[in-house]
Amino acid sequence: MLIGELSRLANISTRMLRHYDAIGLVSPRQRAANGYRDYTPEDVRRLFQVESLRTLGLSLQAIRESLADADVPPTALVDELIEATGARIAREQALLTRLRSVRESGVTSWRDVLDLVALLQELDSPDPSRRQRAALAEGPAAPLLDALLGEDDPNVAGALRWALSRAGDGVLPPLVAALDSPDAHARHQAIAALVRMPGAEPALREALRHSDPRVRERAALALGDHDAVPELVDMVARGADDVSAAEALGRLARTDDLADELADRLVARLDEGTDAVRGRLTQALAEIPGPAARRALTALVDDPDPAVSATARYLLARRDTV
Amino acid sequence: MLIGELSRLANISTRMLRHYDAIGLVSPRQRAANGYRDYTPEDVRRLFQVESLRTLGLSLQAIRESLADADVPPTALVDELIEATGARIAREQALLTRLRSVRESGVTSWRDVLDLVALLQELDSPDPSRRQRAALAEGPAAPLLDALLGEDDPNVAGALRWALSRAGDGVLPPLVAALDSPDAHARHQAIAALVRMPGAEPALREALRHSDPRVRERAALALGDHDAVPELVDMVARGADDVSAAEALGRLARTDDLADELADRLVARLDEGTDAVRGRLTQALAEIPGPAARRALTALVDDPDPAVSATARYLLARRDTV
DNA sequence: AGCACCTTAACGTTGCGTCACTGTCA
DNA sequence: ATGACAGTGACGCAACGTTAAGGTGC
Repeated sequence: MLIGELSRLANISTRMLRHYDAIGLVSPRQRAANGYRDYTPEDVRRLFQVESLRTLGLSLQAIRESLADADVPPTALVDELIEATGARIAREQALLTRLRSVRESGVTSWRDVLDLVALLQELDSPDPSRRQRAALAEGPAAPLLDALLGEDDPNVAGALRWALSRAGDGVLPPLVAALDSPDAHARHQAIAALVRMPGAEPALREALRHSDPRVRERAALALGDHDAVPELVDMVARGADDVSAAEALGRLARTDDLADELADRLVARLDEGTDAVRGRLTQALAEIPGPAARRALTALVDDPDPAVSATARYLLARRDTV
Repeated sequence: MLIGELSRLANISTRMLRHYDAIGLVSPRQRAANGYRDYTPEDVRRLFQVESLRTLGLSLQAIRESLADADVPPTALVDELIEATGARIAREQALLTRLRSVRESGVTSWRDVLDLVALLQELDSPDPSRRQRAALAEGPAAPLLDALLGEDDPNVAGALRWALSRAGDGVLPPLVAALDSPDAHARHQAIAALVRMPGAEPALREALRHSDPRVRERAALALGDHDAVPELVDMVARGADDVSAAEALGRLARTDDLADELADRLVARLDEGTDAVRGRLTQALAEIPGPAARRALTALVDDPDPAVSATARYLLARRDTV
């Protein structure tokens, strides 16, 4: 088979086929009398093997070595390629968020681009105090959000939240979108910022049904209204920020006149599990005024767990003195 | 400032500084008497501008042009860069999943790698019939899953699901993980495969609380048991596969003796919304035996919407004849 | 005299595209 | 003779690293 035919067959330029020959990667076994390269079926198979390995991102040199001695195992090289590819992707992702920041900032001159990039660099600085300063400088909101999602330092994150909260409600949609980030840390930073944003109430109500419990918890604590009740009760049972959840339920019971409903909901979880769960529910019942909670506490005095029983007794006594 | 000092200051190799000079990107304004490059503060600023733009992925040539005439707006170039970067990321992602397939298949020789890559190429083929054939050939499960998540052709997807379902329960964890994919199509392929997998019941029960309604729906229909009831009722109300959901509720009512509870749940949604919602709930009530559903249908005969009323009348009449 | 610094110039890298110039065959 | 092939050889690309051979200044 001549080089042109093979080129069309394999969709490789003749230039590359000659190159493969030159570097000894795929050399036709024979030459015709006129000096033309004559590829045998064997050579064609070899070429397709080479192309297969190229789809894995191997260099031509690595392919030659791999096909040369079959006893070098592919695992090490594959692991290396995976790592390198992952690193490249990470770099490209960072680049992409930068570029998007620039586009969304809507700058029109290269001067502005330079200023913005300088800001972005400060926000990416390894020095927290520089990041903090950059957060508090004025600028477009998009990079602030990106920076927040990856921020580890609590002080800097606080500054970024503050800056975002005064950036207007244009940041609400991307902030809500960040709740579904695959990165847990980003989700938690997003909800922490969202609870401080004006106008976020509908989004928080949505977030009550989020699959990430930490997101639900922050939303429930921030809302603190009737919609949040199921999650707040669940938090008490789970022991996730249960003290705050119990306080929120207590406030709700007093302000919205929901004491008996809330007490019933807490009581409904009592038969659920361990002593620890009943202990937390008992503490939460203490925050609820009204007869239903009192009855529940009275019943808990007979709880099999001595700690629960003692707590209930103490809380009842305190109730009577107040 | 001499070149070495600037190199340390800006963390750029002297080689690159000379290169910038050679291509006219950053040329020191002066030379010292001995011919040494002497960078002025102005030159240093220029250098930092260049480095800023490099962080956006601009080529040296593009930087030179951008800094040369300030009247070419950055938007077009930035958009171009965004697109190119996105394309590169997509390519790298595809490469990465390929590499991971190879690693997870645990092949030990380049021969096996070649066979596997050939299979992967078939699974990526633009020709559906080739993909179908590749799906039915035997091979490791991981690439089948990756192929399924991106598959558009329903026949090929069916073949892939069949192949996956006989691949053992090692595919369950990645399949469950795919339910949280940011790509909606991937999530739906994942749940469609999951409902056919042996041993997937716990995962399906989890999926009932998924944020994607289509995932919840498939899981609820596949489970068809008491846990699925809230979602099934919701599906009837929403009009999402409501006929199947109603049938599932009907089966459940007959087999698990839940007729009156299910009827009550459907009735509870009646005051919710539009005529269409009440119409679907009416149809669903027809699937439920027992007195509660009958009472509800009787009441619906007086529904303000004539279509709902007529349907209820018809269904009641049919009930009496059977 | 030694050492740190500077200069220009050139070659190698990777995976090709694109010339130029020449030869072969139906 | 024409036109479609084939051959070799070489340059260019982008962003550098490296090396060689030599000059400058303390």
